[in-house]
Order: sequence, then structure tokens, then C-alpha cells
Amino acid sequence: MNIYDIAAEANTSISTVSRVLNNKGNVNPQIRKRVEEALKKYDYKPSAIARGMVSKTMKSIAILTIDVRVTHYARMIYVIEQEFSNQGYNVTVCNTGGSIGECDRYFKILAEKQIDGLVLIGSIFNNLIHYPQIIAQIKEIPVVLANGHVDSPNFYSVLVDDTKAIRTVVDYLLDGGRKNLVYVFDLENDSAQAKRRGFVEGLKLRDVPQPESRVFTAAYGLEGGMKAAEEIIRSGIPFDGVLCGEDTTAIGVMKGLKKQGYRIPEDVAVTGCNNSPEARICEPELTTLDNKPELLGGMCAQLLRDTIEKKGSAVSVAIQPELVVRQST
Amino acid sequence: MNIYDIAAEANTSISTVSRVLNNKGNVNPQIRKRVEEALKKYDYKPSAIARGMVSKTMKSIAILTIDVRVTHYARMIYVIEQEFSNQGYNVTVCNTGGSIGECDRYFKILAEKQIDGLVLIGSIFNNLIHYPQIIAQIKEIPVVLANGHVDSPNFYSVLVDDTKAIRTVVDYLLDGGRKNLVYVFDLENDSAQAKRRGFVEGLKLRDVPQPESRVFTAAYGLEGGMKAAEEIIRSGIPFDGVLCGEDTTAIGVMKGLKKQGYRIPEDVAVTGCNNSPEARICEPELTTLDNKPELLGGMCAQLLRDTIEKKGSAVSVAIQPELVVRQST
DNA sequence: TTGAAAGCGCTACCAC
DNA sequence: GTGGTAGCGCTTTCAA
Repeated sequence: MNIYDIAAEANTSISTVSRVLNNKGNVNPQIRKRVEEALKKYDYKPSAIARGMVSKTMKSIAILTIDVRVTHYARMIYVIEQEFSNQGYNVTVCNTGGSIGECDRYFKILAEKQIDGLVLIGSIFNNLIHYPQIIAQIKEIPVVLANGHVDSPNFYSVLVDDTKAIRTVVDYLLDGGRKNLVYVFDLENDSAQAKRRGFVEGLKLRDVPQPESRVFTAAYGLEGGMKAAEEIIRSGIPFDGVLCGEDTTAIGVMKGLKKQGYRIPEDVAVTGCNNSPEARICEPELTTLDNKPELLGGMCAQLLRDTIEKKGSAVSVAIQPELVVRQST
Repeated sequence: MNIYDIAAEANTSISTVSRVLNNKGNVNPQIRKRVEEALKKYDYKPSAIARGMVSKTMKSIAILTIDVRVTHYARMIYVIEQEFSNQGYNVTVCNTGGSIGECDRYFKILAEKQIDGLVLIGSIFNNLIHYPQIIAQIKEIPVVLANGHVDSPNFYSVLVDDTKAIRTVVDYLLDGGRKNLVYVFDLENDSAQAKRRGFVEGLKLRDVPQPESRVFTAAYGLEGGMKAAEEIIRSGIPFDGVLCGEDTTAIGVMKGLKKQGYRIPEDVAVTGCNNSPEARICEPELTTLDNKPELLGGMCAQLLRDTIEKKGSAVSVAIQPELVVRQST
């Protein structure tokens, strides 16, 4: 069932059927009615592919992310998908697992499909800057990085001020009377580095000597956090506050500390990052940073849409996370 | 940069270029080499849209789900996406919010894009059976339901035996010495109904009188669970075991009970469903049912692929959830 | 082994 | 207002 069949049924030309379909140009009401009846009679659906052939777009965008199962990413994906689907776009989701090879594979296929735009979620994609030939594959496509930056003409950014956010936590804990803070650094990406930097800078601003020596490296997650707690204790360093780069790790740290008889928050304050659902489920409930993934997702969507539709793009503002104080501090 | 440009550069015809591109038919090695050089020189990318025009497929499928942010769904989406992207397909994700109108909108646009297949995640989509005109929109497209069933020629199912699973929990608790079980029913979809049925059947099989009177209705989530705990206590019914349809609600129930001085598991056993990450984070850690979303997603992907590629489709087997015993029982 | 040509189903232009 | 027609960039068939 194509446009020719409809034209035949309605006893007119495909041009006129096209006009009716797209509400473009004037059509004699009688003919319009005949066409609409034919459309309904055959339950006609125009081929988006044929349309795309002419218009050079299938009205679809793609989101690349390390892993949809990470709630923090899923929250952004949700917002972006809703925003674009409201505009008639479809959203393709790609799990790259953080592998540059996977990224390359996806870029190739997405470029062939002439996707209208791309959102890359996670600062891991900053690494792309070292692979110009991979970037070259999508040089025609506007790309927005969520909390990342790549210096390339078609790449745009929405940033989260992770450094400042962690500085805020440092101040909050020191102002609350804690004396000896330590930091658990649990991921290697640029965002994690920025957080770590925030910790070090925050301590420096408060004249704490040798802040670097107060950073512990751990594996991400519950187990990683528990191990980190052990290590901190074992190090012999005095501590009454533990800042973590991720909620899950922070929860592990709390578990580990409690197991060793520390009371939270009486003996030690613990903070996380991401304001995940888990932060409300652990005991005590976790003080954490809300880095506003919905806002971030919304701004990425907005920026990408403006770029695709060639409106002057929005001014680039960094998102400021907010401290959510709960019982762990 | 299209196939004509390449043909011109390589001094041959587009037919030959096409043969080289698709590795079909024999090509003189010399010409092949010229073509390959031209391909590389111009960094040529075939247009998937033009290809789709001829082949009637863009090699893409779509997943409809209530909400990607639900971890349980995200886990299935991940597996399905990986499976299909390995086969060169792209995966479009659609958040319907459980609204039939949204579903209709997505179906229309996906049908126009001639998507190759559809996975519907969540038993909420069982409701589609009441909307034949919506189903009609995708009558050409193979559809797989994850834990759902719709009686229509192009619809296929992979089921989870929720009823049996909850019966297992009932037996486990009774065998463990618990005497008075109650059930917290927190969602309205078919899967939730099946679980509730499992509870009632389970008690009947053990000759417990009036099992229906032991079912409490609650709102989903932490707050819902806490309220449910209050209600159970207020009802005056004796109880030493609470089964819940969802982990998050179960965690709320535990919180509520603990607040009223009940010890878990000493005074009351609590169980959830889904084996979510949260079940390992709450205290005590939650005994729950692992309903194997990865397996379910994998089987859906397999079934859909077989159907799309018209291989004899796999036998329909129901997935059996497994009890994960932790400290809450 | 190669190339010419006919489509795929649409949109957009132009002539009437 | 309307309809004919030229593409869009491929794949596939058929003849050479």
C-alpha cells in the first residue's frame, strides 16, 4: 500500500495525496475528502524510509552510554527520550561499555543511518579526543556531551561542576566540627578526577596540610567501599569524615565501618554522590550530592535540539550539584 | 559522496561498486582494488536509508517499556540491546509510562519506520488485547512480550512463573517455622496479580483457612511499605512473616516494622521480589526472588531474532524465579 | 565479469 | 488547484 494506490483509489495524482498527507498547499475540499477516505480505507502509513530518502533525515537521535543499567544514566536517558519523542524523534540507545572500539562501531552504523544527533553520557567519552579518526566518522552530526568536553567543531557540552560540589561538602563537614576528612576515589574517569580535585582544593583552602595524603583509592561498589573502610582504619590516619565519589561506594564504606564498631554519624560522617535511591535505603540514610541528572539530561536535549534545528544554541552553563543532608553526617 | 562518485573515481559502474561493498558476486581483483581505494579515499559511507528503501528494513528494533529508570527493566533492555547490536541492529527505546495513548503514538511512528521487531517489557502491555485497532497498526511486525501475553498472530511471549515463585516462598517460610504469613499487594498489573494468587494458593495448599483475608493492599515503594506495616499491625492479625510483591515495598515494610520495635528476622520474616541492588543495601539484607531479568531479556531477544529471520522459533518455556535467602528471614 | 536500467515510495519543482 | 516528472542512493535483474 503506497502513495500510488491511494492516488488511484481517490482518482487523483500522488502530488495531491502528498499535499493532503503533509497539509501543504491548497487542495480542493472534495478531492481532499476522497483522499482522506482512501487513506482511512486502506489504513495507509507513509514510508518514513522513502521520506528519509528525500529529506535526508529519519528524525532519530542516539544516546551512547556506558551502561543503561546505571540508574544515574537511566535517569538522563529517560528525560532525553521524553523530550525528543515529544518532537517526533525516536531515540536509539547504545551501551558501549566504555570501550572505544564499541564506540567506533556504533558511530559507523549511526552515521550510515544518518542519525540527526548524538548524546554521549559520561565523562569517559572525553577520551575520544585522542581518536580523531573515530570522531571523523561523525563530523557531520551534532554531538552533545553530558558532563564531558571534546574540542571539536560539532561537539557541544553541558557540564556539572563536580569540583565545586565536593568543595562544598568539605566545607560543610569542617564547619560541622569534623576535623580529619579522608576521600575515597573509586573511579578513573574525568568526573571522578574532578571530584577528587575538589576534595584536595577544599582542604587546601582550609589550610589542611598534605591533603593528597588523605585520598584513598578503592574499587567502585559495595565491596570496594568495605575494603576502603578497612584500609582507612589500617592506615592509622585519624579520621572522622569520609567523602566518597559514588553513593554505592559510600554505602560500602558505612557497612565496613559499622562492622568495625564505628558509629555513624557519631564517630564518623560519611557522604556519597549522586543522590541515588540507595542513599535512602541504607542505614543511616546517606548524606549525598544531588547532581541533578534530570536537569542535565534536559539541558542536553535542549542544546541538541537547538543545534539540529539550527537555532542559536543555548548559553553553556555548568550545573551546580546540591547537598542533600541525611543521617550519615 | 555517493555510490556514483565512487564508481566515477574507480572508473567503473555503480553495480560493481555495490558488489564490492556487499561482497556479492565476482569482481576483477584490479577493479576491486581501485574501488576499495576510492572508498577509503573519500571515506565513503553507504546510505542505510537508501538501502532500506530497497530492502524494506533499516535493521532496527524497538523496546517499549513503562520507564527505563526502573532497574529491573533496564537490566532487560541492556541484554536485548547487546544481543541485537551484535547482529548489526539498532535498538530504539520508548518510555510509554504505561499509557495506552503513548503506546499508540509509538506504534504508529515505529510502523512508519518499518521497524523489524518489537519487545514490550512489562505485563501492563497485556492490556493491549482490549485495543484491536492499536494492535492493528503493527500487524506486520513481530512482537515479543516479556512476561506478558496477548492473543494475536504476530505476538509471542516469554513468561515468568510468578505464581509458582511466590508459592515457593510461602513453603519456605512455613517450613522454616513461621506460622502466620501476610501478603502486601502493591501493584495492579498482571504480574502482581499472579504473585498474589501464588500467596493465596500457597496457603490453601497448606490448609491455612481464609488466605484472602491475609492480603493487604499498599502503594508501591518505600512510603507505601511503611504504611503497609502500620496497617498490618493495626489490623490486630497475628503475623510473623510478610511477603511483598516488590523489593522496594518490602524494604519499606521492614523500616516500618523496625520503627515499631519488631526485630527482623527474629520477630518477623520479610521477603521481597526482584533481587534488586537495594535488597543488598537495606538492613537486614532482604530475602528476595531472583526473577532473572537478564535471562528473560536474552530469551526475548532470541525469540524475536528467530522470528524476524524466520527460523523456527524457540519453544516457549516459562522462567522459574529462584529464592535468594538473606538475613531478613 | 561487467554495466545499463528498473525500481523502492516519497517530496518538490514546474508547467498547466 | 492539479498532475507530471525528476530525483534521493541504493540493490537487483538482465543482457552483453
